[in-house]
Amino acid sequence: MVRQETPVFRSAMPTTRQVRALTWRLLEWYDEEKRDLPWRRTSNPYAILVSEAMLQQTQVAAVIPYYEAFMKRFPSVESLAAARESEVLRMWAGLGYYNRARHLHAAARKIVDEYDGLVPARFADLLFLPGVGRYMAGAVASIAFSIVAPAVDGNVARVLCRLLALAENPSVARVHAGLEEIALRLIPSERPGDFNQALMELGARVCTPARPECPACPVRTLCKALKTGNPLDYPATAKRPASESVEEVCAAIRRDGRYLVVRRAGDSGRYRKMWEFPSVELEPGRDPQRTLRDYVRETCGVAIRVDEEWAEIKHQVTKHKIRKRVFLCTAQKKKDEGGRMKDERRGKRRKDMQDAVNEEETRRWATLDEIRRLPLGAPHKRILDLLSESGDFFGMDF
DNA sequence: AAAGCGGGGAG
DNA sequence: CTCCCAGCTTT
Repeated sequence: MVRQETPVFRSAMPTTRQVRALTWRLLEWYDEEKRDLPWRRTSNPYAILVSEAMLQQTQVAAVIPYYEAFMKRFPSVESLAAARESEVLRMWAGLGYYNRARHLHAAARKIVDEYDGLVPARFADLLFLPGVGRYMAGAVASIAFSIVAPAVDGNVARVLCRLLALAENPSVARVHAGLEEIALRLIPSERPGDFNQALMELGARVCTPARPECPACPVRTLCKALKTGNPLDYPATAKRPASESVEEVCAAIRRDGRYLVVRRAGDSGRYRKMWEFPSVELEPGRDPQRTLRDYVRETCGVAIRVDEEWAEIKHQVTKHKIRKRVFLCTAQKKKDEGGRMKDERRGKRRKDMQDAVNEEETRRWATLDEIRRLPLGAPHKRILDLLSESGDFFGMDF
């Protein structure tokens, strides 16, 4: 925690007396009001690491069921380290930002290899784990190991900027560093983890971005932003670049009651090593059906007939506005259809026995139930749900 | 429908 | 520093 002091907020630094009042009131409020969350019932550092990885960019309500299932499946660092990446992705599927899962998996392996299976207890060591930055290192150090370290996430940054009436943008590196310094000064040595969580809880439940409930705030009398009369002016926010429209076409290809799903490459880009219905970006002016047919033939070696445009999925991620048109397709039967059927049956028996993904596998004819158990990104999960809803109807064709 | 939020890593 | 990852809530 040794850092050069940045002069950014020196004038904003609260006095010792203010600090004491703040920590005391905040902790008292937290003891009274804190939510009963699964990861607050444990002191297991691994469980806290998992919860913090999931909570990045994701809200508590969405995390809870994933956390429970993940901890049941991987109850220890060793069990996570021993797992296949595809299994880890599968447990994460639907939570989004899948790099977090890959990093957490890599972190578990590093903890087993280099730290004897024990989550390192020092801020600097935590920082060396994949997927662990200053925020997560501070959160785990303070919550799991009672170390006085700042954990400045979006909630905490907003709370501090309002308390001290700092009209700065916390995403600017120097501003963020200044906020960490202030946070460090506020943390009481007795309960660092609870204090950090109290700041986050306040940001999540009272000092919210658009409609803060100032009258219910335990530290309102110390809040400089409230004194100005315009708490919403703090912190300053940056303008976001306009979002970009992306057109995609996607093929739901049926054959003998199964659908073709493909696994994306593992080297770069989004949704690495995850499964999807064959999908490709549609360049402006190109014919969707032809694009799809060519794409599937070239990448999967499967000849298809495009039957009908069937659904439209709208998916917004960060600055991309994706419109995905889903086409129902039929695989053209090959001449050796009989032999193929037999192969398919053999494949089915094998997969029913064990559901694991072969690391080499890049495509599969799978039933909807099988697909449900593969790691799928959010848009393809929605397509799967739509196909399942229509299952009875399409069943007529098989 | 649009805007807002937002950690960590790579380069 | 800037850009990328690939998703939810709030308004």
